[in-house]
Amino acid sequence: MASTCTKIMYDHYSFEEATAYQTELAKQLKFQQLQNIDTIAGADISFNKNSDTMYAGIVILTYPDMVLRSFSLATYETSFPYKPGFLGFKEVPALLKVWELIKNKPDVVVLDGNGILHPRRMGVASHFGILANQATIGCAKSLLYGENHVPENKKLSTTEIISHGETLGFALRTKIKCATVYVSAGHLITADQSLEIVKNCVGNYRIPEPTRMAHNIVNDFRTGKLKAGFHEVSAPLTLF
DNA sequence: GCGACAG
DNA sequence: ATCTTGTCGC
Repeated sequence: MASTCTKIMYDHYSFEEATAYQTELAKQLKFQQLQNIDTIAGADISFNKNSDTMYAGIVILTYPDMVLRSFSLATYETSFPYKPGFLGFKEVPALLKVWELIKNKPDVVVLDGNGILHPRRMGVASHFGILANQATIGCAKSLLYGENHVPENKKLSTTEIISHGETLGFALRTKIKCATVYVSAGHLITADQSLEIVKNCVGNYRIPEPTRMAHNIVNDFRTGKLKAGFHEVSAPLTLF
């Protein structure tokens, strides 16, 4: 059958309702070892200033080779505002729409934002993971929550991000002399495995390949260089 | 009350 | 996130 997913509408949720919803979703989180990872995806959103049109994209790469194999693009309308702690309400609906276009789902998805490294353990990666019933990892570019610790200035060095004595994620130095990224489990994966996987996705840039490529394609999509739909990448394209 | 605050 | 030129460092 086609989509069985009722189009979720968060636009009219108050932050109070959104908070209660996150707390409920968090009860469904599950952390387990993920086996046989052959494909990994990167998901991201782009939009024009003062516009409700979201440009969503998901790229699928081979793992751990990081070869782009396919990507899907779709737009989605939402008026939900950005507010720290509630990113999922703005981005997840759009991401679920592009997700449905993918024929062969990837083994794990890396999202641009946090997983359980969040005040209610419900960052955008965990939120998407629960609704899509998909293994996810959060990889944020700045810290939202937790005690920050700075890893030494060596590639792939890490520190734990702790909150009330509990390790919720890691700061990861993906590139020397560059700001760290923050990795945390989203859903259906463990914290340690999330870190290991993201480390394996680091190329010559600060942002790990999955989300870096996703960011590039959604921007090309927004600026009209790419069209909506599911795209297979035939030739070992080296673009991006 | 004050400061912090993913994208 | 987006808007933007030059500029400092490796």
